[in-house]
Amino acid sequence: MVVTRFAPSPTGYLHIGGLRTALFSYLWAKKNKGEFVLRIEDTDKARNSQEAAEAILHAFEWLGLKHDGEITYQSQRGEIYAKYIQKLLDEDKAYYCYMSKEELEVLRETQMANKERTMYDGRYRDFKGIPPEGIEPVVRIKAPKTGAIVVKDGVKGDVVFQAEDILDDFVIARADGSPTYNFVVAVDDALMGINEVIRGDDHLSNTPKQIIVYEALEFDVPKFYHVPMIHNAEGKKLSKRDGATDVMAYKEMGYTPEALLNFLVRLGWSYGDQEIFSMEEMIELFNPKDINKSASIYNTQKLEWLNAHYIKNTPNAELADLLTQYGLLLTSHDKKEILLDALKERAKTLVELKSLITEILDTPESYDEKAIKKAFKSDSVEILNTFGAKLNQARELHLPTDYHDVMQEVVDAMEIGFGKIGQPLRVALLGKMSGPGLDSVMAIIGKDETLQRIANAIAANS
RNA sequence: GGCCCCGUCGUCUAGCGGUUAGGAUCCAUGGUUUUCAUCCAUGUUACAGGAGUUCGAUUCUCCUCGGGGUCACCA
Repeated sequence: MVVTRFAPSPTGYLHIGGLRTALFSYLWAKKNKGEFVLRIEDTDKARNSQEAAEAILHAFEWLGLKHDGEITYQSQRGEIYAKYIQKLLDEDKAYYCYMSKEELEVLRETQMANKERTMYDGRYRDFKGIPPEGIEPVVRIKAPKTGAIVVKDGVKGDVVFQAEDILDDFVIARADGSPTYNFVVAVDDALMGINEVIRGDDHLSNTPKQIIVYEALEFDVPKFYHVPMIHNAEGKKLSKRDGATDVMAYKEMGYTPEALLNFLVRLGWSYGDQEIFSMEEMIELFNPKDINKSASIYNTQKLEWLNAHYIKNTPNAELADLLTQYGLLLTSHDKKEILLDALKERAKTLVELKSLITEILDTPESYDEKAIKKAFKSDSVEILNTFGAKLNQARELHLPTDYHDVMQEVVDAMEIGFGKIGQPLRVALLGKMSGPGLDSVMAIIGKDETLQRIANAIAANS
């Protein structure tokens, strides 16, 4: 069974880079009828917060990504790590190092002065003497000094590292006994049964160290997929400074989960020429072997297009429901079908859809000057008055076609073009030159409001 | 700086030795629409550079250049 995981450290909100690797992991697990588990890497007490962990969970909830099983919190697994550190100590695969931070600093500086690689020199590797007093030791793992460590990566291919280039006896437990990152990921991934690790390629350089831990503990090394970074417009790694990278900010901006997920799945991954993917299709079609090797720059134009696409194709009842999350109560509006049909093809975001709706529902308080100049001609008042009179005579006015028929009558009776009535009427109803079909607008606001807006416009502009 | 990864239209990408280098987005133009948007059609734009290998390289190899990542008692 394929078991994948998402393992954020709760130092802030969930950003889109993290979300994409989470999505990839989720899809791959679901495709294989496996499990997608969550682990919160909260061992750094100084930087982590409960709120951040909750924010991440909240984002997952909005997007509909469900994890399997219980959430693992590293902060609660101290005993497990201690046990495995002790095991390595007992087996002489790790040792106490009594070097002080000051000594380490001196070592580093001399190495830098000599233009050497900065690394621990292994001075306590085979230490058998009496430990210096007043020093709380760290635990270091005995890493190989030579030889190649090969990361068999499903995206990048085999990546070969030479031990002498990159390794030293790195710390696996700090002076206070707490374990370090490269040790705990390996232990947790192994113990949690994770056999396919999909993560950002910023972790690629760490992987040899984790492989050393896996091997020392005689755990099976999982399959790795290191997915390229998502870069910002400047081509740099996404950081908190890059504005709206918080996943929940996309909700506030009026993006739908479907659009965001569809956008992210196509960043670094593709399936031929297909652009639109439902969740079912993503699960069916996703395979990490098809992930790109190169980083992608994140650009929201396509997201907007996708979001517009999804809004257009969402049933009205569902849209009305979504809109309530943006403070627009439409569920009881008797013309909401006409309203949404007329407007959902014009909005790129739900926020935009909301404002398009209120623009129609609210009586205009002012009129665009250019529109008045262009649309309100000398005969406009007469035409509008004629139209108003016809409307008054009409009995049943419900659908857009009912209003259209009345407009048609006026056009025929006065022997004018459609634009002669359409333009001034549009300004009267909406205060500007653009907008949805007038018959729909009138059907939505009703006869009385239509007459009122015509009267307002005539009073204000004649 | 050491090590590692990457390099096709502005952006997201297809390509897996022989293609008029395809699609999407963006942009422009035309059509539809009383308007705007949608929609439809058309168009502009790319293989970083240089050596090889080969009958033939976007595709394979090497070098250069460019970009990114990583080098902690952070994760």
